[in-house]
Amino acid sequence: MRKGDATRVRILDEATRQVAVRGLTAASLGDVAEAVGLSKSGLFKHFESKEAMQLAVIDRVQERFSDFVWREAEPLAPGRARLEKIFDRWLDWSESEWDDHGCPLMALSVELDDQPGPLRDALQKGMLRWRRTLMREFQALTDPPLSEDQAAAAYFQMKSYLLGHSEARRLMGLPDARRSAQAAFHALLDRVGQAQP
Amino acid sequence: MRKGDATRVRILDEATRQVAVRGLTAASLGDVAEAVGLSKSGLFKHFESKEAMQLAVIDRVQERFSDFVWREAEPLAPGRARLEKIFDRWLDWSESEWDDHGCPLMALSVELDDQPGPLRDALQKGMLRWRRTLMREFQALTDPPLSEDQAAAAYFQMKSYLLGHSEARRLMGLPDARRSAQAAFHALLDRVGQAQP
DNA sequence: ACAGAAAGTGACCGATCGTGCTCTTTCAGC
DNA sequence: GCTGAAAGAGCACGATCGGTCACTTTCTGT
Repeated sequence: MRKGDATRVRILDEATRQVAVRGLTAASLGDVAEAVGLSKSGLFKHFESKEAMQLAVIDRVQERFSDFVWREAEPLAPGRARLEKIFDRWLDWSESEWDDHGCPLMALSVELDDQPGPLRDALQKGMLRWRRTLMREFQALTDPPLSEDQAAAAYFQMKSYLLGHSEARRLMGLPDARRSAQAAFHALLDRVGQAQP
Repeated sequence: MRKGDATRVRILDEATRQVAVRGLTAASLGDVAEAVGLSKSGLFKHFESKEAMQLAVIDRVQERFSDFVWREAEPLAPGRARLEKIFDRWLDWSESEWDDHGCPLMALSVELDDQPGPLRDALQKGMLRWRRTLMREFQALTDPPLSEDQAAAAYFQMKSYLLGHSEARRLMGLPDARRSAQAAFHALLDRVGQAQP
């Protein structure tokens, strides 16, 4: 039962990479199986259907995201330095963690935002959870803490800059996308910090 | 030769709507043909291949975007009011112009950003052109005009808020996404205006 | 070491895809 | 109104997809 788990993870990570490139639907079971050195039918011993695999991919990539971004920033004390660390790690994740194929979560977001169902629900749930975490992080930035609305507004801008970074770098091919995003985010932190001194 | 052109446009607009929902690759010729009341082979009298149709879709949707957003703001004098109009129309376009299926250009951006070729090039070209236009718009906001870098930074944030708006509204289901985007954009205009009084 | 479960293979099915073919209908220019 | 081209229909093709089944190989717990 242990070898199966290792194979399962290999499948999921390879599937995630293909999802980042071609999309969740276009990533075919045959291609994923071949890439991990498996037959297509061998794949079905780990997932009873394609949708089951897609669901597992969504869970797995969110878990990896959390490991990559949050676990790195967690030891820092709440505050500006921790938020900067999170933002930087998020940029790293988006730029280089998936063989320069971009953040799979953003690809999933756009692909699933129009298709109700368990896949969309799973992704939305994780994203809302992550949003709550970051809102609390923003609230810990000032004394007295930011209101719910202020924290939501700060998160909205932070997430926007990350989406903008991805678009500017990947589609538009702008070389200073990362700098633009960092500059915008630092200015946001300044604004938030000044609002309640 | 005139009836053919009308059919061609009907095909493209229907194809665009399906692209916004399912994606460029997943939008099948058969479904598009059926929705327009055509046979699949009848479609091939207008486009020699699927890729040719996809290319035409990309051109057409950018043309429609320009009509919807720019033509409406053009009569206004360059300045803050015009930029606000552009932003509002862009939000309208993203929210309701495609039967609540979101902005097709954003779907295209994420789907094509990892697939080099003529489709990506066509999209990128239009997007870069639109970026130049908006950068000039920002520069006309102050006296003396903003530098190239400042205008690029302002455009980056504007585009980011629009991406953020789409994500917040469509995937996350946040009801006040539009308000968040507008608030962030107005604050951006304030900042730009204050920088050089 | 052995038995049973887990992991993996290969052949195959039905559906759907893009596309080419032949044929018919419809339209536009003289 | 006639004629040729444009517009469209119907069919069939090869490829690819997700999925099933019977079978073999490999591993794991006792």
